[in-house]
Amino acid sequence: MATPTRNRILETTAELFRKQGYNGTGIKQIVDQARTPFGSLYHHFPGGKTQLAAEVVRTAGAMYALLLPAVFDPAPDLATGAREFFRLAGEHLEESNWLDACPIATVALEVASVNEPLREATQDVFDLWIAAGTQYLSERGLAEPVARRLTIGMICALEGAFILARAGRSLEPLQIAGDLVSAQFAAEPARL
Amino acid sequence: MATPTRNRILETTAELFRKQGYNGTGIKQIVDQARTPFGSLYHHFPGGKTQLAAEVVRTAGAMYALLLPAVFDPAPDLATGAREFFRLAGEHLEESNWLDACPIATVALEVASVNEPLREATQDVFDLWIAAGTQYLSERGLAEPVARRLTIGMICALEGAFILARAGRSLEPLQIAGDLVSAQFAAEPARL
DNA sequence: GTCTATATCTCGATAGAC
DNA sequence: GTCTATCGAGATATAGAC
Repeated sequence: MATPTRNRILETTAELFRKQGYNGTGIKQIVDQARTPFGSLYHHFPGGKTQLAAEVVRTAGAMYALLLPAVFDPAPDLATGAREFFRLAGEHLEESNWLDACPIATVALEVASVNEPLREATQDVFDLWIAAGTQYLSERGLAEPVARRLTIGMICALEGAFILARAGRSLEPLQIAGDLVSAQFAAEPARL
Repeated sequence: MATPTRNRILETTAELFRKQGYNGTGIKQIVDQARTPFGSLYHHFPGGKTQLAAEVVRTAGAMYALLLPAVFDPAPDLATGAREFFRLAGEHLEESNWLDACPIATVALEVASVNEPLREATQDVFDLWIAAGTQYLSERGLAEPVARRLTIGMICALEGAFILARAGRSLEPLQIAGDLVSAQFAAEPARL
């Protein structure tokens, strides 16, 4: 069930995960920032921190899957859409004081080798993004294997650029990665 | 000073950071795995966990900076070197049971917005890698601005591919990212 | 320099009143 | 469903014997 309290816990946790990851975020900090009594968290998430984290990863992942079509739709061609995607990501990152990058990357690296249920949640999100991107680019005229390659390449370049940008407080990695991906799109002939 | 005990602590901590990051690694776990008494850690690192982490980040970063020339030197051309770089990274990652990817990426994301001294340490490492890669590629015949662009693009693609590969237990992201970067190298004409 | 014991704090989680 | 009090275990860090 989606009560207001439950949603507030999910949103607050997602925000804290983007900023400081899974291990860096305590249950106490979550309930404090969500202005929620302690017991409510365990009422809504009986599985504790692991269940809460898995739900946060999946819901945040589903939200962010909508960004690709939202940015690419108005673009005249895919190369322009790709460049715009990285530009907007950088703009948002800088405005958030180098805080708001990928909702699941930090968690994904933290848990990949030590928490199997959470690792699967992050894998499912990446698979969702790849499937959604592949379908979208296919519908815009790319052959399906090419669409898949470009989607994965774009996600890799974006995730890596986020790391360097946050560490160095600089937009340069996002600009360069955006150019690199955009060039790949420009080099692929549309099927239509 | 570089005593054996001190080095063992540094190496063990680096290993644990690659596997589970900064917040996921406890002091107790470090001294247990390094077979070192508890007090020795605070004798060699009076600044505690933060000082130890900063030293681990910088020394591991300096070690990994040597990998690029080691892989690119035997390659007949830069595009081949880039492809080989990603191939070897993937081979090592899979052999380590999806554990051994980037020595500082997890830490970099964890601390970027919450621990300024450590954030600066990760920034310094990325800057070192960029400077070393730019110089190497310049010496192999690329114009310096091009060398810098390609170095940053390669690091971004590699870091992002590591995230997807570890989360999905798959080499596909590394293969695709390697192809993408290699194509960029092939597209740049050497200056010599 | 090495090692043990321990202080202090915060963690995730539970119990139970309301 | 909401909220408080508290548990036991773990964390980082310190004190001091050797």
